[in-house]
Parts: sequence; structure tokens; C-alpha cells
Amino acid sequence: MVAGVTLSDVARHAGVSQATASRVLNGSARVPGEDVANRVRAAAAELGYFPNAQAQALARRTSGLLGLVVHDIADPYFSTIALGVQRAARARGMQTLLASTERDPEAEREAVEAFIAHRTDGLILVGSRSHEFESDAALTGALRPYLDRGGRVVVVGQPLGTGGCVAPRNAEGSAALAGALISAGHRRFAVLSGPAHLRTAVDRCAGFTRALSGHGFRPEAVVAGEFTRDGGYLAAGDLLPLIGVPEAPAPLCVFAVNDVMAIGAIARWRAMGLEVPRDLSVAGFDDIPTLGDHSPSLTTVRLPLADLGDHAVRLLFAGADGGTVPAAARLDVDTTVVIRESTDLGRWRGSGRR
Amino acid sequence: MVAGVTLSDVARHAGVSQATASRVLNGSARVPGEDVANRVRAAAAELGYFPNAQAQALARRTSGLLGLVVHDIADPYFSTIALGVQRAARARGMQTLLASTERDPEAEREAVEAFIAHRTDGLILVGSRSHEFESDAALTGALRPYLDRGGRVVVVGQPLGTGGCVAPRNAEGSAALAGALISAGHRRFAVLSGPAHLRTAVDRCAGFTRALSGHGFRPEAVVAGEFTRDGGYLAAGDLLPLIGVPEAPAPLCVFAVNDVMAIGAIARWRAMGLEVPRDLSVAGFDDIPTLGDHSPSLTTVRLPLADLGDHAVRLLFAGADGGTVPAAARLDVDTTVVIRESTDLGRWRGSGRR
DNA sequence: ACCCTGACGGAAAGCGCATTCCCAAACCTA
DNA sequence: TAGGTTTGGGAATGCGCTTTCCGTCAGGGT
Repeated sequence: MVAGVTLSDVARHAGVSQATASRVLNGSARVPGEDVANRVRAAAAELGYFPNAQAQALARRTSGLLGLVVHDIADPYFSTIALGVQRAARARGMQTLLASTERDPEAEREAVEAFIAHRTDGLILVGSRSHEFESDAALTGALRPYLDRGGRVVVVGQPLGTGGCVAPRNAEGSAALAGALISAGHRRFAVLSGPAHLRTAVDRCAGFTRALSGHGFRPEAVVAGEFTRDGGYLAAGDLLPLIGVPEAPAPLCVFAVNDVMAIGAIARWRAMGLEVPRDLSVAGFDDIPTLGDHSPSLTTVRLPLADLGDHAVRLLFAGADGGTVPAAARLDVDTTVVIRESTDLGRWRGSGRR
Repeated sequence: MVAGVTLSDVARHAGVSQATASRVLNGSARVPGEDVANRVRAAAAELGYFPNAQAQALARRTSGLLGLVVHDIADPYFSTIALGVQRAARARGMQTLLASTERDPEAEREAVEAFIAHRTDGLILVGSRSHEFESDAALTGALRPYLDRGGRVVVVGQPLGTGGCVAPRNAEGSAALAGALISAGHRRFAVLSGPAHLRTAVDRCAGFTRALSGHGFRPEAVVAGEFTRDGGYLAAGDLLPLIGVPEAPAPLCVFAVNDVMAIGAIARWRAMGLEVPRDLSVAGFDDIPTLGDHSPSLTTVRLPLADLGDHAVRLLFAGADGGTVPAAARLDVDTTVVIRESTDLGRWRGSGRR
């Protein structure tokens, strides 16, 4: 920290009491007379006074801090949500404390504890919850006392058993995608899924598969990879045998449970001479910003990412600022299927010609 | 903020003084006896004690906070740097305060002031400085007292006239790119530049142009756009007349001063039926993560983005932790030219055939 | 038996600010 | 003019913690 001019310095310099200086320099309920106020403001400006937010937090019992925990800030999914959160926080005059856990549950817990220690007014956890018992249990354990004391928590992903939740309709979105693909004429499917413990990956995979079976189809394969670009790249290899099936009635259509995996998979296939959608179709999930500029442009399920962040902040403080009724602890977010080039059957060259 | 169990609660519960509890719960120089320490730790665990970081900051005169100001956290350039910063901060046990200014100098100044108020131990400003006098002057004005009191500031981009600086060798990188392109056989050039007030844009443009003239070439056009994907998309239109020149000896090679602009430009051209590198060549700058998976893969000048963040943190605290000699206030970062498909002359279809 | 030295706990003074009281002066009503 | 009511400012307390300063007690040397 950096020592600074204190409020009492300003007060002395302005020839008033500290209380008065305090009242002038931050819209207190009691506003001193105009002349005195001006003297104080002048003194503050002259001395280069900056209030000490730590001391204010201590005295006010409010830090004005918002904790944001993401799995990987360099991933466009998270950084776009972070943009929304940061924007909403700034609109409320709050500062954002960021932690990127690099997908380590342990790091996530540590970040949460650090943020609790910093007495953040609210905590937003972004990223799929896990099915692994320990990790979420440790998290809720750390969160419990925080919540009991009036702390606010919102998770973007799946509910944590506590706190609010902004929940994308993953299963519904995947199902809608499956329906759209079938309508478009697709007949052969595979799923590039994520880690089995990630609920987002599981939900999307299950939604897709269930919708498929509702139409009498089933995926020819479900392979799992890391939830990242590299995970998609690696797992894509397992699907190779399914791609060039002779006399197939339709190309293989691969649903990658998120966009970055889809991009990785396409890269892998391209490296092996396969082109999308010439040789197979690919669809993703999220609609991260750059996706439309990708070549081929990627069919996906759009999530309003920046809005997600905004919603999370809104939900966090629902009922806190004059709102009479605390809003629902859960906000389900609708998705939109976006059909693009990567599933264009018209550009399939047909397995027969291979 | 959220009220919590206080240290004195713990002390009372453990039957010791507050001083002792404090000494136990955070590696003080003086370590109490083992039995007492255990009593205190047990009490803390039982009560669910979390230290109040605000109060600690006040008493210790160190907040353990690192301020990070970026232009746009959703831009992969910034989010990747943010990853590096965040990682380095965590390694030092510090928390990261994030502000995304949405490229508004006013917002940048406000963020800096807020961070100063929060008594961050260090401040990292990422993003090109401006040639516009007012904005940087306002910033240095706010920074001056902070620095005078021992505050630390590092800018990633160009020096701010104060504080440290991690400076990518923009001009050199662009020049190297120009040289490589000429060696590869390129003969016709244009520059998709950024806003005239952004020093990064200007430096890259100038470095490229200067190197070109060193080889007897000059850009056929220099058009400016916003420093974003959309900026590239829009500005790309101005280059259309230059692309299909009949009987040209070589395709037009467009240097976009950053990758996201290049991506936007390619999208624009593709929308008009033009393909890269079939109809023209494109090169960017930065080597943002997804670039290799883009189609065509994009020739660019690689900047070690995550390392930039790491360097910034290191520079920030150089000499502060046992290091005897404060390191240089400036760290120049080398770049690497990466040639990929987007400038592949072999895939040019030739202007004659248009 | 004595003094000196360390080791160990506790009391208390802040860190910089918000805020509750309290007091004096000014204002109003009758 | 007297009483009551605002109004504007200051003194002082406390937010939760660190840290200096003291006091006490045990141990060791002579």
C-alpha cells in the first residue's frame, strides 16, 4: 500500500474538523454549508487527497468490491462474461476482484477464501460446477459462513446448493440444436464431450443425445476431452474412423459441447486433410465472439455471454437496492440455435466419392 | 462487506490475548508456543474465522492488491495478458483488481483513481498510450502523487513518462515482417492501420512502411480503422479497389496492425467473395491464441502475450523483494515473425485470371 | 544466592475513516 | 421576549487488525 494524504490532513488544512471533511468529501446525509464545503474541496484538491478505500470499507462495513472467479480468463467464453460483469460492476460504482483458477478446483476455493477475506460485497463464480463431491463440498463449506453473514453469491453455470444461479438452458439448447440438425437432413451423429465430472459438459451431451433418441437417432460415438481447444484437438482423433464411412447416407455431424473444443477439433481434422463441412459437419455451443469469422463459420448454440455477466450482477444484488422483493435465486437463460456453414449439407462432397 | 467473526472473538474463545491470536494466525516474526498456537488455530477453525483483509491492509499499510487496467478484457490480446498478470499475482499471494475501460481514456483515469483509492501495491496499465495530450496528461497527473508516495506503475505498451514499461518492439517487429514478406516475393503492400492517436498503431505502421522503403517499396494505401475486429471489417472496404488490379505482378499484401483487425478484414473480404490468400494476402500482429486455428492461418508477428503480463508484474516489483538493484525501468520485448497460410503466394490465383 | 538474558503473553496505541452524540448558534412561533 | 426547533460543526468512539512496548517468568552463568 502506499501512504497518502489523510482526511485529517485535509481537515486541518481546511481548518475544519475531520467529521466535516468526511461529510463533504463523500455524499453524506448531512451536507455542510457551501462555503465550508468549498474550503474542504479546495484543500483536498491542493493536497492531492485520495480517500483510503480500506479505511472506508472498515468504517462503512462495505467494501464496494465484487469478486469474480473464472476458470480461465484467456478463454473467450470467460473473458466475455467477465466483460459483462465488469461493466455492470462499474455501473454500480464497484470494483472487480478477478481470479482465474486455471480450472483447478483447489485454486477456486483459495480464490473464494481470499475474496471472503477481502470482504467482497458479492461473489460471482463462473464456470461449470463439478460432479466430484469433494470440490464443491469444500467450496460450499467455505461459502456457508459467508452466506450466513449476509454475503451474496451467484454462480454462472449450475447451482451450487447455495446462493443464486444464472443457469443457461444447456440441455434445452443442445436438444434444440439436435432438432435443427435433424431437420436440416443430418442423420449421423457423434458427440465430442467434455470431462465427465463437468456438469455443463454432461448436461449438453445428455440434452443432445436425448433429443436425438426422441427422433430415433443415437450418436455413433461419444468421446470425452478436456473442455479446451486442445481437448477438442486431441479428442477429435478418436472420431477419425467414423468420418469417411463409404456409402454413408450423410456426413458425420459432430456436436462439440463447446465452441473452443469445436475449433480445436476442426484444426485437427484440417491438419489431416479433412475439411468442414466438405467431409463432415461440426457444431459447437456458446457462440463465442470470433466464431462468426471462423472459416467455416460455426454452427452453434448462442449464449448471450456478456449478458450472463450482467444478469449475474443483477441477481447478486436483487432486492438489495430498493427492490422490494428479492428476485428468484435462479435465472434460467435461453439459448438460440445459430446455423452456419459448418453444418451445411449442401457442401458435403459425399462419402461415395472418397 | 459482510460482518464476520473477528480476531478478538477468536482470542477470547481461545483464552488468549488478541495479540497472540494475531501472531498465530499469520506468520508473524514472533511465534507463540505450540500449545497456545494450537488452541488459537482450533478456535479459529471452530468459529469459521476469516481475517478481514481490509483491516489488515489498514494496519499493515499494504493491501496485497494489484491493479490491472486493460482496454477491453473480451479482446484476446488483453485477456491473454491478463492471464499472465493474474498468474504472477497469485504466485506472489496478491489479488488482482481488474478494470476494463472499453477504450475510454476517461474510464481509464477513473479506474486508476479507484485503484489508488484502494491502495493497490502496484498498478499495471495495459494498452497503447495515446498521442492525444489531454488523456495521458490527466493520467500522469493522477499517478504523480501515487508514485511520489512509493506507488509502483508499469505500463504495457509505451512509456507514460513515468513508471516502468514493458515495451514490445513494435517497429522492429513490423519491419521484420516487411522484410520477410518481401523475401517471400510480395511486391504490393497496403496497411490497415489503427487510430492515428494510438501509438502502438502508429509505431507498427511506421516500422512497416520504413522497412518497405528500405527495400524500395511503399504502401499503395494506408487506411485507418478502429483497433478492433469491427474496425478492421469496416476499414477493409477502403482497400477493395486495390485488390483486383489486372496484370498485377503480385497480390496485394495487407498488413493489419493487429490480429483482430486482420480477422475482421478477412471476414469483410470473404463476405464479398474474396478469399485469402487466393485473392490477396494478409498479415497481422500479436499472434493471439486462436490465430493458428483460423482459416487461413494468419501470418503475424508474435508477441509472447502471457509473458508480457508476467514481465509487467516482475518489473513492478523489481528491487522490492530482496533484489538489490532495481531493474531497468523499461523492458523491451522481442517479437517473432510467424509466416502462415494467409501470405502464401503459391496459393494466389493471379490477377490475370480474374 | 544473585543478576542477566531470553522467551513468551498481554495491554494499548494506532492505521484512516464514518458516524453517533453533543453543543452552540440561529431560526421560528406565539 | 421566552420557549422550542432546527441547523451546522466538532469531539469522540469504533471498525478489525498489527505492532510496539512492558511485564513476567524460567533458565543459566558465576
